[in-house]
Amino acid sequence: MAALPSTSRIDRAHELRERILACAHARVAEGGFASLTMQALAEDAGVATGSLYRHFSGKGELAAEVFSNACRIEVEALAAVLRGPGSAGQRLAAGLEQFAARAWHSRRLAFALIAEPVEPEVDEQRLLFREAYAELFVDLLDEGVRSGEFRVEQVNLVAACLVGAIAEALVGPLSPPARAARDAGLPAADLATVSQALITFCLRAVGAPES
Amino acid sequence: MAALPSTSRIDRAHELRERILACAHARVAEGGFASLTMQALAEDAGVATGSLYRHFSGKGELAAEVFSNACRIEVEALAAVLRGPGSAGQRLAAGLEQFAARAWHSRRLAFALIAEPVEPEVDEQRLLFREAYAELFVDLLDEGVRSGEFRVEQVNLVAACLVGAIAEALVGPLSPPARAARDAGLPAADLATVSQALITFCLRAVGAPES
DNA sequence: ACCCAAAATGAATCGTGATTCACTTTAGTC
DNA sequence: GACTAAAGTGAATCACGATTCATTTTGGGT
Repeated sequence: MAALPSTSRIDRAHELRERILACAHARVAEGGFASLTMQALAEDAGVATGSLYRHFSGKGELAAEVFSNACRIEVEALAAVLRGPGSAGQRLAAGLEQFAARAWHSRRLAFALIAEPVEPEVDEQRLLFREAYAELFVDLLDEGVRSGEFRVEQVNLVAACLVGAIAEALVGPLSPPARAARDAGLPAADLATVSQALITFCLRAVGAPES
Repeated sequence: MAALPSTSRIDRAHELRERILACAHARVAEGGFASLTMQALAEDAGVATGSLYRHFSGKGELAAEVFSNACRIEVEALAAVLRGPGSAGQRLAAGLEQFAARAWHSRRLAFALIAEPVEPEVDEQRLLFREAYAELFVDLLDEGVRSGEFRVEQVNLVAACLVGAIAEALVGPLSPPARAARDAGLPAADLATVSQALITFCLRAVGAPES
């Protein structure tokens, strides 16, 4: 009897590929893309460095895939809220709140996705995903403008500003966590405070009527 | 007769050091820090690679000096406007306008200073200067709040948001110039448009009364 | 003119990490 | 049980740029 036809050659190849990706993701979430070396990754996954190249054409492809998988999840999460029910203003606030919460929860990963220096191949992905984020904001802004909630002229530019403000506030060098890390032991704002301030900032910036 | 006592050994050493820094600055303004290799720089300056090490302890020190020289100029220019005459709102608008104009004028350099991946030693400098920028905004925001012009709770955080928004709008991957570069041949906003939109965005974000 | 210390030189070396490839092991197939 | 193609291995190699240092050149002082 064929004991385990479940795991054919091809199945197991796919399985291993997934495991490698999972290890890579864990590594990035832990120490950023800087810590993602082929040597270390091979060790994590329990394979030889050469084996990695049987599943990925090179480090660039591997890193890009890790990046885009992680990002897709974030973009979809944000899209779900921004395209959900409620007024444009409510949705913007809800989206920001969720985004902030997720980024806060795993700052290292957020930093890796948003700001960490990476190889060109990954940077290209980053561009795509920043655009995906901006796209979401553009759609929301358009809606808000049509409904009279927002007053924005240059939708694209304002979307870029929003992304920039959010990124800097949450993971940039000026963000509360980063400051706290440096000035060791000062009153670092907590998530709720940052989240609220960010929402106020963004709502005002798009010309939404004061609550 | 001592023909040229003007250039003593020490004078010329200093002169060469300056020349190297000038070459390095030019190189960064042209192709970013990525193009600043010791080999290329030595060639530019017309000296041997080894000679560079007579004037700088290593690449880190050299790059950090290039960086902070360039940044100091920018911070001082901004400070002059933000601390100048006028209401807080007027000064913020004027500062943004000047900042945008300067960044627009030499985008490659602006990108290098604000966002380009660099060696740790330079990144440290960047941190200092981003803080210097934020500091300027913090002071202005404080003033504006005292005078009743602005309504801001978390001054530090809002300052970070401003820096982030400005950076992304002007030199980030979502900035109009960056977009134009990719979508090759689409209607890229011009400086005046971007500048105006940025000013509106920021003034609203800090709760300044509408013009 | 000669001397010597400082300055300059640039080929050789080092460090880091990705990538290769000749060889070994594994697991379906007959 | 043999056969073979795929999968795995990991030491050797490559790429890239910073850094070193033994040697040469320079120029001010005597």
